[in-house]
Amino acid sequence: MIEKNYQPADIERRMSQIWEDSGAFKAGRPERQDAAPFTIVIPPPNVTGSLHMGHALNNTLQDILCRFERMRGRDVLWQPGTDHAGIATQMVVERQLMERQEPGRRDMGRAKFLERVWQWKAESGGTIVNQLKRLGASCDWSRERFTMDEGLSRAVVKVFVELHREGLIYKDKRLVNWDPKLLTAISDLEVQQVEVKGHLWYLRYPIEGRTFSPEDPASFIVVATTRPETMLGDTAVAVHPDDERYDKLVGQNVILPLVGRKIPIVADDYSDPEKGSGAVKVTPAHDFNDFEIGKRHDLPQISVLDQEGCLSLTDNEDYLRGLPEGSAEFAAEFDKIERFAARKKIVARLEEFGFLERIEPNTHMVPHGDRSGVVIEPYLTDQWYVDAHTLAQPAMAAVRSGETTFVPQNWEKTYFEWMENIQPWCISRQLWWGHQIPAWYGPDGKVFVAETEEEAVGNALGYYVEQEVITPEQGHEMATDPARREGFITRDEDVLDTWFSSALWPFSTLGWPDDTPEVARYYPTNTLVTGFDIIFFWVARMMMMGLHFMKQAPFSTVYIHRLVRDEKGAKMSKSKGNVIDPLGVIDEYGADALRFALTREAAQGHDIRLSPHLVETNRNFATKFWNACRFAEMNECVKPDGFDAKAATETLNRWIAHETSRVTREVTEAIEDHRFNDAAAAIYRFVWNVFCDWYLELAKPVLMGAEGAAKAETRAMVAWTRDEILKLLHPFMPFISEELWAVTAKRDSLLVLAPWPRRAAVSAEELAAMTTSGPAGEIIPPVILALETDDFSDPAAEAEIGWVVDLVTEMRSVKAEMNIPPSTLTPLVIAGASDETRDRAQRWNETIKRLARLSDISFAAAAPEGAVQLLVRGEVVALPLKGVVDLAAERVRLEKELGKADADIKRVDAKLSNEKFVANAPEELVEEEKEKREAALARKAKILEALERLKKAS
RNA sequence: GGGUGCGUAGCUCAGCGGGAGAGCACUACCUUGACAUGGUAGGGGUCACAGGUUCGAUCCCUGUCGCACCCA
Repeated sequence: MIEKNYQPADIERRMSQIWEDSGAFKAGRPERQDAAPFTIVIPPPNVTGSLHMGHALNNTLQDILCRFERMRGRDVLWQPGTDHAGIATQMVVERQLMERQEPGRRDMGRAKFLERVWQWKAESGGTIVNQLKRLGASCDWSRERFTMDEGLSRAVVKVFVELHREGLIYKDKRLVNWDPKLLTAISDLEVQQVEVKGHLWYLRYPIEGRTFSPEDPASFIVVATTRPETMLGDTAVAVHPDDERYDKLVGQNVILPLVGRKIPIVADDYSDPEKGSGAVKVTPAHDFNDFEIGKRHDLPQISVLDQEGCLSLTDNEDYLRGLPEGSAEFAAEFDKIERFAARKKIVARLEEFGFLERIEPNTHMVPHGDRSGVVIEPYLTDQWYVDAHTLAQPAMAAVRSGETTFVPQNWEKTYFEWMENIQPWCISRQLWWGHQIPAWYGPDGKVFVAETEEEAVGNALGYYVEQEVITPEQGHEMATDPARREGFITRDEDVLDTWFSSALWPFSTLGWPDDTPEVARYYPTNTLVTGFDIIFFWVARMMMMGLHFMKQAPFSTVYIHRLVRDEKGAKMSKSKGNVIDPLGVIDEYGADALRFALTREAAQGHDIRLSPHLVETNRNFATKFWNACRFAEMNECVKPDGFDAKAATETLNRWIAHETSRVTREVTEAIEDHRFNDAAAAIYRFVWNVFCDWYLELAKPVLMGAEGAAKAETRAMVAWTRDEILKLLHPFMPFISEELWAVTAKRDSLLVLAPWPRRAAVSAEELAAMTTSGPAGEIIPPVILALETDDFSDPAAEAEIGWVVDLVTEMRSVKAEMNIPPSTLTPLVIAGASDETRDRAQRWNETIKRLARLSDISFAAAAPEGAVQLLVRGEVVALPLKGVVDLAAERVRLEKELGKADADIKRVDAKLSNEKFVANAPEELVEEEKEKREAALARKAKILEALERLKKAS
C-alpha cells in the first residue's frame, strides 16, 4: 500500500539500511564477474569536514553515474574515503586540547599528540561519511579508505623513496609561503590573495660617495615599497635598463639607511619605469620576484625575520656581515619586534632621518593563509620538492592524446596553462599529523632516504663507518640499539603535504603497492567528478603520479562541475551567513528533492544558484509522481508476468510506449554525455507533462469504465510505464523510486540492481575488440546478436493522440478566452470531418467530452452560423454558442489568426522567391518550406471561410 | 597585466546558422472521482550594442559596453 502522503524522511531512513544490508553497492558482486567494471574514486573529503552544498552536488553527480552504470549491468566500484587534512586536523585537535584545558601539542610531545589525533579520528572522523550516506551516495562503503591507513601510507613511502631515487624529489633552499602563525610552509594553492588597502612608501637611499641631504635629489635614489620593514634585508636597488633617469647610477652603490650596508644599483627588466619611482628595493629573502632578481645578479639573500614573523637581527650572521660599527646597537633595539610593529617603527625612524620622501595610499593584493588567516611570509627555508615540471610532461601528453578528456572540454586549457607554468612542488610541512618524511640525517647533515628506518640506518651507519666517523663496533651497537644512535642519526621531523597522498588515491585505495586483483580490475578508473577549483590541487597531481607509477592515466574522463551559490549568486560562506546546509534541506524536503534540484540546475559551464524554494518545487515533483502511483494502485494497475508493452493494441497504450521509448533514449543519452540537467529535464517533463497530464487523464475513462480487454491492457500499461519511470528516475531520486518499486509490486530484486530499460550502445572500442581480420587481411565485422535499439515507435498512435491533445487544448483555450465558466458544458460540432477524424472523434468521445468539458460531439458539413470556429490539425471544429459568443470578439480573434497565417505565408514566400535561398539551402529544407506554405495557405482558406460564416450570422 | 567564461521572458537558466524555450514567479478561473505539495488558461523577449560573413544570424567572426571567475 502506498501511504497517503509522501514523507521523505521516513523513507530515506529505512532505505539506507535496506541498501546497506543488501550489499547492492559492493563492487565485485559475483554475478557481475564478467561485466565491464565502472570505477569512480570519490574526491576524498577532508576528514574534519562536514557536508556542504559543493559536496552535495559533487556526490549527487557521481551517484547518478554509478547508479546508472550499475543498472546497466556493470561492476561498479565507487571508492569512498577521506583524506587526513594535515593542518586542518592538527588545528582541530589542538583547539580541542585548549578547550579542555589540557596540555598543548608541544607539551605533550609528538607521540602522545598523534595518539590524540587518532582518538579524535575514531570519535569524529566518520561525520562526513555518514552525511554522504544521507545523500544516498551508493559508494562501496565496505572499501572505505583513509589516506593515513597503513596501506596508503606504505604507498606514500614507496612513492617518496622511488621519486627520490630517480632524482624527482630533492631538498632545496627556496622561498616558500610561510605561515607565521601555524609555523609551516603551505602550498601556493592554500594561499589566498586578498585585496588590502595599504600604502606605498617612497624611501630615499643615499648614493655612496655623496653627502646625503633630503634637499638634494642628486644625493639619493628613491625606491617605492609596500613593505618598508623588509628593507633591512635589502641587497640591491633595481632600475630598468632602459630608464634614462638612472642609467648613470647603474653600477654604483647605495648605503642602506639605518643599516649602513653598501648595496649595488642593478639594471633589471623587472623594475617598471611607470610604477612608483621606477626604482625598487631588492630583498631576495623576502619576496618571490626579488628572489629571482637576486639569482640573476648573484645577490646575497638576507633573511631578517624569524619563523614567527619577528625581526631577527642580533644573532643573524647574514645580516651583520660587513656592517659598520655600531650596527649591533640598532640590531639589538629592533630585534624580536613583530613585523607590523617593526614596520611602524622603521618608517618612523626613516622619517626622523629624512629618508622618507612620502607615503601614498595603495591598494594591492596581499597573500593570506587560508587556514590561519594571517599574512603569509615569503620565507627562505630548506624544504623537500617534487620536480613537477618533469612529471607534468606525460600528464600533459595524456590529455593531448585523448587518453584523458575533460568535460566540458575547455577545461583542458586551464589544465595546460597550469601544467606548462608549473613550479617545483614543495611537499614538506612543519606539522606532526601526516606522513612523516622517510629521510634520516647523519651528524654532518647527509640525508639517507629509505622505506624503513632499518634500511636507512643501515645505509647511514655503513657510510659513516666507511668514512671512519665511527668504528665498526660503534656502528654495530648503534644498529642494534636505537638509544645509542640517538643524536647521531635523526629522522626528518616534517610530514608530507596531504595532497601528496591524495595524488595516489586512484591506485593506493585499490591496494597498490601490493599486487591486488582490484588494481588490475579497477585501474584506470573511468570518470573523475570534481570542481574546477581542484584541477590544480588534485587532478593535475593524480595525473602525474598515476602516469608515473601506473603508466596509465588514472581516469579517462574528468567531469568538471561548477559552484553552488546562494540564490543571489553569492558564494556561500560562513562569514556571509548565506550557507544553505544540505542536511537541513534534506530534513525539510528530502534528499531526493535536493539531488533533483541540483541536477536540474547542473548545466555545463554555469554556477548553480540554489534556494530552499527550488528544492521545494522538486519535492513537489516527487509528490506529484507519488500521487500518480497511488492513482495507479487505486485502479488496480498491475503488470502481468510476461507483459509486452510493444504488443499493446490500444492506441493510447501504444502512444505511451512510444513516448516512454523516446524519454528513455533522451535520458540515457544525456547521462552518457554528462548532460545531467538535460537528463533530469527529460524525466521531469515526461512524468509530469506526458504521464500525469495526458496519459493518466486519457486513460481515466477506460480505467473507470467496464471491465474488458482494453481496461486490462491499460491497467497493465499504466503499471509498466510507472515501472519504466521508476527505473529512469532511480539514479536521480533513489529513495522515493526504490520505495515505490517496493510497495507497488512484488519484485525479484531491489530497484538499485534492476536492469536499465535501454541497453548500452556498443562503443567504438568494444566494436573494435569484436572485429577480427580474415586470412587475407579483410575485416570481418562482428556478428552482433539481438542488437535491437530498444526503440519503439508508432507514428500513427502519436498522430491520433496528438489530435486528441490538440483538440482538448484548443477547446479549453477558446472557452477560457470566451469567458465561458469551466462548469458550463458546451456542444462541439466537427465540420466536414474526414473519415479518420470521424473515427477518432468517436473513439475518444467520452475522453474529449470529459477533458474539454463538452456536452456533446456531433458532425456537420459546415460549421453552424454564429459558432466559434477553430482549426485543429487542418480541420474545422465549431462551438455553436450563439448568444453566448461575443461575435465582435470572435471576429477579432479570427482576424488575429488570419494575420498569423498571412505572416507565415509572407515569410515563407520571401524565402522561396529568393533564388539564392532555393539554390543554396539544403533541398529538404526547401521542401519543408514549401510544405509550410501549403499548410499556411490551407489554414488561411479555412479562416476566411470561418469569417464568411461569421459575417452571415451577424 | 595574462587567461577563461557570461550578457536570451520579472527571476534562474536551456538552446544555437533556417518559424524564440523550460522551471519558478505573475494574472484569471477551478473544492473535476491520484495530487491545492494540485488543475486549466493567459500575459510577458528589437536573444547587451555596433559592424561583418551568409540566400538567411539569437547562434559564426570583429569591435564596444557591462559582469563574473582564475592566474600574476
